[in-house]
Amino acid sequence: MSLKQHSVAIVDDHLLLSESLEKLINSFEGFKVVYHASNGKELQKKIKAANKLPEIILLDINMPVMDGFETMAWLSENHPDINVLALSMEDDENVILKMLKRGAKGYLLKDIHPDKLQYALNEVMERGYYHSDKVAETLLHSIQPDFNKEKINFKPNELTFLQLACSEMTYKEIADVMNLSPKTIDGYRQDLFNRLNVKNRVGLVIYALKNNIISI
Amino acid sequence: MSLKQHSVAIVDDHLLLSESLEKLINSFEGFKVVYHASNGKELQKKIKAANKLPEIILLDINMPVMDGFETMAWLSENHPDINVLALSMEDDENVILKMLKRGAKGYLLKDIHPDKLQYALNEVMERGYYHSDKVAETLLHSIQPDFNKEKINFKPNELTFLQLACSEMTYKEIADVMNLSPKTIDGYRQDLFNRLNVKNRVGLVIYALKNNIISI
DNA sequence: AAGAAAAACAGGGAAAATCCTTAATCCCGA
DNA sequence: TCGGGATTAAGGATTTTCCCTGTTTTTCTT
Repeated sequence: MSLKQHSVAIVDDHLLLSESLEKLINSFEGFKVVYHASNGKELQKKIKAANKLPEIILLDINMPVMDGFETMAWLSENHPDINVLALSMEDDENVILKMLKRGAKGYLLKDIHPDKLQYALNEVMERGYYHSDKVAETLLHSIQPDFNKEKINFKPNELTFLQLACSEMTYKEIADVMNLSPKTIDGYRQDLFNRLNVKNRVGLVIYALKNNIISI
Repeated sequence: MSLKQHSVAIVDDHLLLSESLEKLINSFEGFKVVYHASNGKELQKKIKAANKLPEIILLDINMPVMDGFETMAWLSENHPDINVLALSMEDDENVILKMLKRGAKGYLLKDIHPDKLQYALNEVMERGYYHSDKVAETLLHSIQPDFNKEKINFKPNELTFLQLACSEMTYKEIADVMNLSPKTIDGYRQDLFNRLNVKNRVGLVIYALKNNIISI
């Protein structure tokens, strides 16, 4: 019987890892490495030269010339259907998020057990993504505000104003809604600009978002 | 031998479920239901009355008086150390995200297998969170832009302008940075207001965030 | 190279936002 | 009841934003 072979490309500048990964993956049932590249630029060339796209790309992050972030962004823009698994030495949450935001379907640490790699490859083909525990945790952190950090204490009216200022209402409209004089609203505004150290309303919006006072 | 018993509170307005959940949880090794509430308000009262906080709360979402979202927000604000597992009939991604953003440590569907519940309780005590596959997927979706959806096509300059407009710069400053006349910038601005159907700069920022043109 | 289309620029004016200073008004505790 | 802090608000000046319309310049097409 002949199983469908999923094509895999490896993008990594470490030849040793790259070669051994190929052997390993070829030993997995259902997967076949079709080509390598040592950085993003080279991958672009190979993709353009080949007439078939790989189904999966294992993408290293730290590479010369064109690194994993750039490469990931390019792939999302031009070949969003390829399932990319990011491959890295470090488990830095920001790095993980950066890759996922650019469209990576999963994130693998280079020191994982071979079985985990096989599992990840299968998962990404079946479900479209692979989540290690570390990735799951990172994602949760990324959306959960830090409830223990002390927040600036807003007076109720001030808070209401801040929230309304993050809409497309004019200050006059806000004053109407809050049943206050436009001049009072102007007072809140000045106060907040000073306290939050922002220059204009855009600054307010950004602040409110960063501090989970509003969410979109 | 006496294992440490983790205290669990159940907040649900369906008596039948609530009661049977208690029996189930008490049958798990290491967990003990300490009290019930049929909505958030009642929970608040019980928490204030009791001298000990539960370690875990199973929190229903659809409840009268004070629903799960409000309750979750209150808990995060006042008792951030309690591990809350949200409990719901529906697996709507927005609902899941809403609860997680408010600080829930996990999300359970009401029709899960009892073993899963036990697993979730253990996970939340050991790791601080519990991730079902659905939750993991939801989280990934929440940070990954949809690369397949067609985006409004921005001209390079227009895109640059949009990004800069999301900072605290004035239009004049943006014009300087982009080496264009303020009047040209004003043209971009008008154009975008019309095309994106927004009323002011706050609208631009919100749009840019929603469409992953900028991220904070 | 002429015409069409796109991009850059401009004038003028109304509305809104921004900035600064000062002042009633209310509420609470000594 | 007095004083002080917080809240609300005023006047007034300046800048920025917003909107409509039209012109020049550049770029592309054929």
